[in-house]
Amino acid sequence: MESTKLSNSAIARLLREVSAAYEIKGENQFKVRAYNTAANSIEHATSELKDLWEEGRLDEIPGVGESIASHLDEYFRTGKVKHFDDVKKNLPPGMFAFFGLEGIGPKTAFKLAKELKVKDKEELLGALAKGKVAKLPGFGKKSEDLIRQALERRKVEEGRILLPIAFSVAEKLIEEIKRLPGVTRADPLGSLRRMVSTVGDIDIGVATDNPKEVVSSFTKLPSVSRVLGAGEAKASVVLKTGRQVDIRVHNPKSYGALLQYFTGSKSHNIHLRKIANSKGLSFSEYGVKKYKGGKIIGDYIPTENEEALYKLLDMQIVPPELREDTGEIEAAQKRKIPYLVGVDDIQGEVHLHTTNSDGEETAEVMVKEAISLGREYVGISDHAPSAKTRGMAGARQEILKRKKEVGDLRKKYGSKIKIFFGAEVNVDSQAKMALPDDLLKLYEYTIGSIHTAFNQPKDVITKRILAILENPYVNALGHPTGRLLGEREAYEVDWEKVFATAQKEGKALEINSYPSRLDLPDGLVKIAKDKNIKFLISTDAHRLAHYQNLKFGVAVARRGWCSKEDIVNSLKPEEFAKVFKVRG
DNA sequence: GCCGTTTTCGGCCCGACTGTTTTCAGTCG
Repeated sequence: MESTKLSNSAIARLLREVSAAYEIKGENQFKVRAYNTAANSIEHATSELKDLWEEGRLDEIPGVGESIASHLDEYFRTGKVKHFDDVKKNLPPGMFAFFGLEGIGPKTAFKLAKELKVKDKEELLGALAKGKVAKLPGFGKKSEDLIRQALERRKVEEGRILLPIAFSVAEKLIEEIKRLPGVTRADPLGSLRRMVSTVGDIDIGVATDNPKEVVSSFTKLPSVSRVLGAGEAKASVVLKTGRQVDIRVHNPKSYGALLQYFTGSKSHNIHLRKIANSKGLSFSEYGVKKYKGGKIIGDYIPTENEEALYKLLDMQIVPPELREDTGEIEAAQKRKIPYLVGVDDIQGEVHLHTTNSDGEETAEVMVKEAISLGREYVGISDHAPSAKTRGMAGARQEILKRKKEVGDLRKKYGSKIKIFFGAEVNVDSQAKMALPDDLLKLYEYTIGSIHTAFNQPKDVITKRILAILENPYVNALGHPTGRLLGEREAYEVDWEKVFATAQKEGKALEINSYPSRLDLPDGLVKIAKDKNIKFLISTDAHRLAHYQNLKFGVAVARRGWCSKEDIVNSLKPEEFAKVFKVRG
């Protein structure tokens, strides 16, 4: 069975299909919902479901109970689930080809597949072209267009947007929105505000007493190319860059409710609403009302900001990055939300490249930029020269040359910034470090990384990572999962072993801030943090602009519940050198 | 089908928008 069928998103999809099948068959709506809840929960889980299954921990996923767990067990053992096949048996198979596209839910997918007898997207496009869809009862010209668009959009725009891209699009647009007359606040919403590594949609919340005027002037902004829809409460537009953006508009008195609601996550909100109900309150995106005997009564209780809203529930405000219903609500009730690390806590960084390897700037330019950014220390960590291509003597010579260069920079800039001399060192496919120990120890520190042979089996990759962590001259593990968002899956690793070894050896794990990496991912950060492992937040900068990515690495740490105590480079230079075991 | 500070039964978040209707169904977030 290929591994793609076993990914969390593939399993989530499977459960959604079962949910859809149940819905068509008129099954109990709560059962329909239960399958959807389980699917959402699995999609957002921080561990691979297959790993949890191997460890007998499927029931730790909220929404997965005895029944679904036993179905999943069958799926992992045999590659299919007889009960699921039975449920889907009498339904037109074509419906699952369209189901889940934007605007096409279970009922629509079923009607299209059954009435038009189409089996795949191509046949549906054909039926659309012949005007067959518009003639179906309950369908018209508009729905025909929507379905065609949904089919075509999926073709061009597969997948999600990298966080830093969504962030910059939203940042610029929010500036424009804030300048519109009548706007008192504007904020990112959804996965963007929670700083999830990839973002589905760019949503922005806007506070104003004049929703109509604001929506109207928003749709006329110069950066807007097309208006998809606009009402009193929201508007959807396509920007000239091709990005879709939705805004949600609301009055300032209950803006906190809107902000909270659309920041999500969905599971965080559902949990919060249950607590609200138990306290005689009812939440919606429009505000908070009293709730008694199943009835909502009275006027909205003012919630201008989120603090007010969480206070009504007798809990601490939860930072957006933690709102995933993974324990933050219970922590907030006990006033135990940690003080999360911030960008300003980062004192220096030691994963940087220069023209000595694949960077675009000289070490001097990189150092000067770090000074102007207020960093207290930097470490130059070019890819180590290869002993294979240069020979031992050649590699040694190159290392010493670079070392002297750093020494010269110290003389020049040492009063303004502390400079460390390091390297990023590969481990080869045979789990051997690219340089022997007597060359590694010429560096003051090294970061060990995997840069080749990503497709090896789990036990081999794990062995290579352990070789990195167990080497006395390696100080940190670089971009631990090797994932490239939207390009390459993470390699398979036995994290239990890796974390145990990192802990035993006192080695830091990198949180790489590079937009397509964001690696270690937040879910694994949280697990490692609970084992008292320290992290090194790096930009892995190859050019000056990359220094700006630091905030995204910090966001990953925040989503992993890290305080500044968990981040080794939040320490002052001397303390950092001690804890990171920099060799003098 | 899931779940538990109303715990093994009896509940399960809530409202807008769209397109099609003429009072609502489906979908989305």
